[in-house]
Amino acid sequence: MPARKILVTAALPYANGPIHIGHLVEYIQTDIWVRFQRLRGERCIYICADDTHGTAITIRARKECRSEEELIAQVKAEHERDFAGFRISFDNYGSTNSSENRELCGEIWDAICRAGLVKTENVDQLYDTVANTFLADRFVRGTCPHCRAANQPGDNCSACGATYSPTELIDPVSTLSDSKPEIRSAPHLFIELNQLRDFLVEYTQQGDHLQKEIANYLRGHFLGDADSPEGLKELKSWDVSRPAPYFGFEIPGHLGHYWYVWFDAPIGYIASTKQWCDRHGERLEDWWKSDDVEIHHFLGKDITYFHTLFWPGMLKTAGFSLPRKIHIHGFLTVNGAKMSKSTGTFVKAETYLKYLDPSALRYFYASKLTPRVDDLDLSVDEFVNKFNADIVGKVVNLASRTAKFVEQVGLSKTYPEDGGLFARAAAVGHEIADAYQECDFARATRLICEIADQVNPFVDTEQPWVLRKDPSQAQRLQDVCTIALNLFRQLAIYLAPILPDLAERAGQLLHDPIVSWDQSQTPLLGTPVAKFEHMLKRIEVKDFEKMIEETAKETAKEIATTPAAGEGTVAASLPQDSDEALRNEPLAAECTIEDFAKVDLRVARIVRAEHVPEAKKLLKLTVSLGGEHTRTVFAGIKAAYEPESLVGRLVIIVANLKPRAMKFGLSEGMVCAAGGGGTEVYLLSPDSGAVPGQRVH
RNA sequence: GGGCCGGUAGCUCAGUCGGUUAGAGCAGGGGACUCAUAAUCCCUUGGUCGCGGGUUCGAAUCCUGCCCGGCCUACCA
Repeated sequence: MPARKILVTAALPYANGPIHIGHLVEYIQTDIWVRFQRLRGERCIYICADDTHGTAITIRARKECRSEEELIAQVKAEHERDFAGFRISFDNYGSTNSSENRELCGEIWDAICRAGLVKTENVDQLYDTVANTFLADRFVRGTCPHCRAANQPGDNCSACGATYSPTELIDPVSTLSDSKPEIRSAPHLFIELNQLRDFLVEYTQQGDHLQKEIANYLRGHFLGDADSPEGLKELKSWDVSRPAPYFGFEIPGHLGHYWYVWFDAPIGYIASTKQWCDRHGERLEDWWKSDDVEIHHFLGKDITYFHTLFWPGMLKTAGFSLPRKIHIHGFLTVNGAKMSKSTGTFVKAETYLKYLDPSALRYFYASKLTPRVDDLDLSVDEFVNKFNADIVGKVVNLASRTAKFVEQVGLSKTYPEDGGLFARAAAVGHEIADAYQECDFARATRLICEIADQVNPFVDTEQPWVLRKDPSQAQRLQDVCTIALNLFRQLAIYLAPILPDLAERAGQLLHDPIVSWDQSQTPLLGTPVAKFEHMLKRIEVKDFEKMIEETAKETAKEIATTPAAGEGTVAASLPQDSDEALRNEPLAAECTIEDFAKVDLRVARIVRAEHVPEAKKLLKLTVSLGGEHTRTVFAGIKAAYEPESLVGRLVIIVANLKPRAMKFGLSEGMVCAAGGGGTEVYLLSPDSGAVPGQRVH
């Protein structure tokens, strides 16, 4: 059977910030799939690039007093370094700011124009006359036109939930220059997506180009359903141009107008392929306009919309091949919570590599990834434990405990009787391959571990360390080790897409490089065995903790200088905080600094905490303001805190609150906490360094 | 409010086109071994399969109602 031709892309990371462990879910997932295809003998190329255009890049470059080109060149170098550190095996890593991309954008644009999909409309937008730029929604703040809440973002109000256009804001202020922007009208170019409606319905709803939940989502939210009460929906036209100044490509024939970053970003997939083709003497048409090629996109759920509607529409119109499959994954959470800068879980790739082995993260992600769109949680204990137990303890241990017994003699010449061990594991290979093929890496790792779980007992039963002491058992010793090492090699092959480093070392140990999946089906015989050296080290919780600590420090420093998040094309950049809390409890009426000064907030230490037998919600706290100054405070936090966990910690109390006689005694203050009540109570604490008695200003 | 996914041992999950006493890994307990990276092996504790109702000879598995969690949406793209 001739090899399949497969072109794989991962979403383009935005050139506005470093790669972090959230990004890596995607690049690792994709890399595993790509390496699997290559191991199977398919022709598979892995294409990516930096996404470099848009306002956010300009703003950061200005802030750092350098050109956009200089900024994106530096970020690209960093991205490539980080990806290499995690063994991401791109065949080409390009940039959307390339001549190839400009040319392809032009080609696709022409086709879209010829198809009669483009129209022009005037759009009112806020313009910052100081910074000399139009303002994207997130660079404007002002008063909500509906509820009059102050300091709201440009597109929707966090207090009342209303949505509006930035031009409706009362007293808008540019966050770039703090000046008052003016409304300017400019023509924008729109693509009438609705003309492609029939095609998009067919593409997204027929066949298996999309995961089922994604197809449902598109039907429910954009395409509509003839059978549903709401009926069919009309697709909105897409605003694809931005007036100058804008960092991007100027649209031919429209002086002063640029393609919106999301127009040229996916075309970057093709442009990056073009670079690869030029380097390898291939024709781009053979990869992007050929029915022989399977195109697979991997991306995060946040950019579903662009890749499943606009992008197929663009490709279709311009006569390019459509993606065979769009694989969409969820986000990363750490210890059950969204990644956060303040708690140090927003770990950069670079920081991770200082403390931990990339193999561990590759394996952990693999063990959690399924074909579904679910989020993936990285819990420290599970992460450390899984890698150590499965990979170091079970798989690598097989080589570690047998290789040295055959260092002198090598592997047996014929494969010994092993009770069917090798043959059974070879048969499972088909199932493992299916799992990889379907992106069910969790299933693949489970199957692999099941094999490993059978081999260590075999070694224990055969006791090579006993055989070694009896010269007459030399042949049996060599046979036992030959079996164990062959099973080890088989596992290393099955794991090779996930753990390329391990596969490489396994190849070196047995003097037979791992290059093909088929090698797992035949035992290796008669080769010398190299001196065994550690292939992977166990990882330690304390290293993980150090990494978190460093991340927390880094981000504390950065916060002052970090520009706002960009129009990124990657998953999981900043945590997307819901505005639910604000909606549940809208902001209070404005107060003056004098009003605030009436409230005396103090740092206090809880010195005693006890249950009040008859109280349903209250705990009785004794807090110290330093010296002999203690207070008794009844706090409604019983459902959320155990008294023992409170003793010793610092809290913030309202120290001048009029004492209140309660059923159980006098309460001489109030402990500050956030949350909606019940079990949702979060006590406030000062940063370390604060001492009891200090006032909060 | 709507949509999607999920709720199975302390934890992470498998099992679900209905069929014998519900499984694995990790963690816990006991023992063994000493070749191995405090690794490995054996034995073992542990579950009313979210809750209620229905279909059936038989339901973790099908239907239905409810509860809980996550994500996405809320007339934006």
